Parts: sequence; structure tokens; C-alpha cells
Amino acid sequence: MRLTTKGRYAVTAMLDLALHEGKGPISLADISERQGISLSYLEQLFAKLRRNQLVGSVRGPGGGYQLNRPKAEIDVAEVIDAVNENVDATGCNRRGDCQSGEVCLTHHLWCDLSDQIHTFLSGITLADLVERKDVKEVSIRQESRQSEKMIATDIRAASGL
Amino acid sequence: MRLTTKGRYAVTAMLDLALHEGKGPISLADISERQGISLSYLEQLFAKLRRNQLVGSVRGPGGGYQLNRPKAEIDVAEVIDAVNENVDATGCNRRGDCQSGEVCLTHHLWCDLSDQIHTFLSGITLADLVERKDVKEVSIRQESRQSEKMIATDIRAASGL
DNA sequence: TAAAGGCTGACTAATTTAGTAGGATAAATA
DNA sequence: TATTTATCCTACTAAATTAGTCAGCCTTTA
Repeated sequence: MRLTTKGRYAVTAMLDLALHEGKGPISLADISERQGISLSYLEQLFAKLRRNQLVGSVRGPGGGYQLNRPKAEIDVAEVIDAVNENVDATGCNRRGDCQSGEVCLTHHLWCDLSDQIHTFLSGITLADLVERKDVKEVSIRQESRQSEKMIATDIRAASGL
Repeated sequence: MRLTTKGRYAVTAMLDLALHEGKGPISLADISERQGISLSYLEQLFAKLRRNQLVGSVRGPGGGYQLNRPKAEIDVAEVIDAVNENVDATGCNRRGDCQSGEVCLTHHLWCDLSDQIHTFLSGITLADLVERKDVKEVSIRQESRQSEKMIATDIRAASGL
């Protein structure tokens, strides 16, 4: 089992899409800036998310990505799964052949743990996250950071630099 | 967060000690054979378990390792922790400085998940595991395998090979 | 004093992570 | 039609970690 920035980035990016739903396609450049994730890395993650039908894409200027399903129907477990992070805690992928073809001493313990984690993560949808107070607060902070940056860029452009 | 064979081996080995409690010190060679874990790797893991006061050692012939506390007072979370597997799911070790000094969009989600996992694992002691039906069954199988091997070794020795 | 067993440190192949680099393709706009 | 914006795709990389192996030293018991 592992949960690293890969899975965390994927969930964060999907949540960003959910937060900006209804504003048309969102470009990876926007997500990259708001969430502080490398653009090229996002491209790799979205290739997987797209292959797993979680998002749809629109190419060309004004293009970007959109959720392929209502945000209430996408749970966190699926997103992590889509980028190949394995939330299974057993060494044998639940096959039960961990010790030369038979179950090892602790096999059932790791199965129980895996169930626990999966139940937790699949019980949380993107819609649930959007509603959370802490998520709303962070989102507001990110929006204001972004508009500050845009204003600064405009000033620079207007002054001819 | 990661949970790999390292943590699983540590818990398995500690459970082996718990199962053979009262029989004096248990050698790593015995655990290695019963659990199918490389001896040198076990030595590395037990160095950490000893540093964390979870086990005590007796050197010399007839020596080995013993639990340093009653098995009902050692929980799975501590064991995994002792071998440096991090069960924390956040990227910032709960510090909350995940996005340039401030919390990222999904920080609280990963905190909740970490709590969930930690509560689960710290609620299970070695004594609980020893009592489990599936653990008992696997343990019986391992004992019989081991005595089969010993008998085979005896026959070979007796026949002068 | 030899053997059993713990203890230590250095080394290694393989895998994964978190990227970077460079370009191809598609669509909108000037 | 040319340029720009954006997705798409493949290949490469440094660093870290895992799951070991190897070699040898130190203690204690028989």
C-alpha cells in the first residue's frame, strides 16, 4: 500500500475541477498555478484520469478538462485508483498466497485494514469535499492569490515590460 | 504513507514472538524459518524493534528475542512505527504547510484518513491477534511444517549424510 | 574453546517517484 | 492562412526506498 503525492495530486486536481464546475473546461495551466503542481506532471496524471473516464477533455484554445460525471458520483477511492496508487495493504493483493502459496500469519489483519481504508475513501465524494468548510476557505485563498497575480501581470503588460 | 513488507514483516515477527511466549528467548533463525523471512533482514528489523524497547535480547547459544512488555500492551501501530514505516497520509506530516507554507486543498482529508488508520491499528494488540481463529490456524500449520522439517533433518543425520 | 546466536555496517539490484524535455496534434482566432 | 493555445505522447532522469546479501565482530553457554 502506498499513498504519495501522486494520489494526493490527483485528488487535489479533481477537486479543483469540481470547485470550478460550470465555468467551461479548465486548463491544466490554471490547476498547476492554483495548486502548485508541475504542469507536465499534471499532464501525466490526467492521461490516466482520462483513460479511466473520470474526466473529458477539450483541445485547442479555451480548452481544458471537465468532470465526466456529476461530482456527487465520483469518490476519492476511484481517483486514487485511477492513477495506479494501490490502497491495498496486503502483500498478495488479497490472493492469500503470501507465504509459499498459503496465507501468512497476518494476512487477515491486512485485509481488514484494506477494507477499512477503502470504505472510508469510497464514502467521500468530490461533492462532499466541495461542501467542507476547510476546503471552501483554502479555495477562497487560492482564488485571491491567483487574481493578485493576474493584476500584477496586467500592470506589467500595461507598462510595456 | 506506505505500508510494505517491511512493516508487515515486523508485525508478523512480533506476532510470532507473542505466539511462542513463555518458551524462553526465540531465535531469529526460528522466526526466519517459520515465517519465511530472510534472516539478515530480520536482524535489521529487530535492531529497530530493540531500539524502540519493544523487544529484549539474550545473546549466546539458547539466546534470542522476547517481548519487552505483555502482549496485551503492544499494539500494531507501534510495531509499524518502530521500523520507520510512516502511516501518516498527509504530505506535510500534519504540519499543514503543504502548499508554500499554508494548508493545501486536501490537507484535512488526509488528516482524517490518517486518524482513521491510526485508530484502527492502535486498537489491535498482539494479544488480540493471538486469539484470532485465522491466526491460530496458520500458526498450527506453521508448527507442523517446522516439525516435519526437523524430523527430515533428524533422519538425514541418523543415516549419516 | 568451539559453536550458537546476537549485532553492525557496507553494499546492491530493482523499483518507484516526481519530475523534465521535446515534440506532435487539434482547434480557435487574428 | 499563420499563430497561438492547449491537449497529447514518449522518452529520459535524479533521488529515494526496498528487500535484501555479505562479511565479520562480540557474547555466552556447553
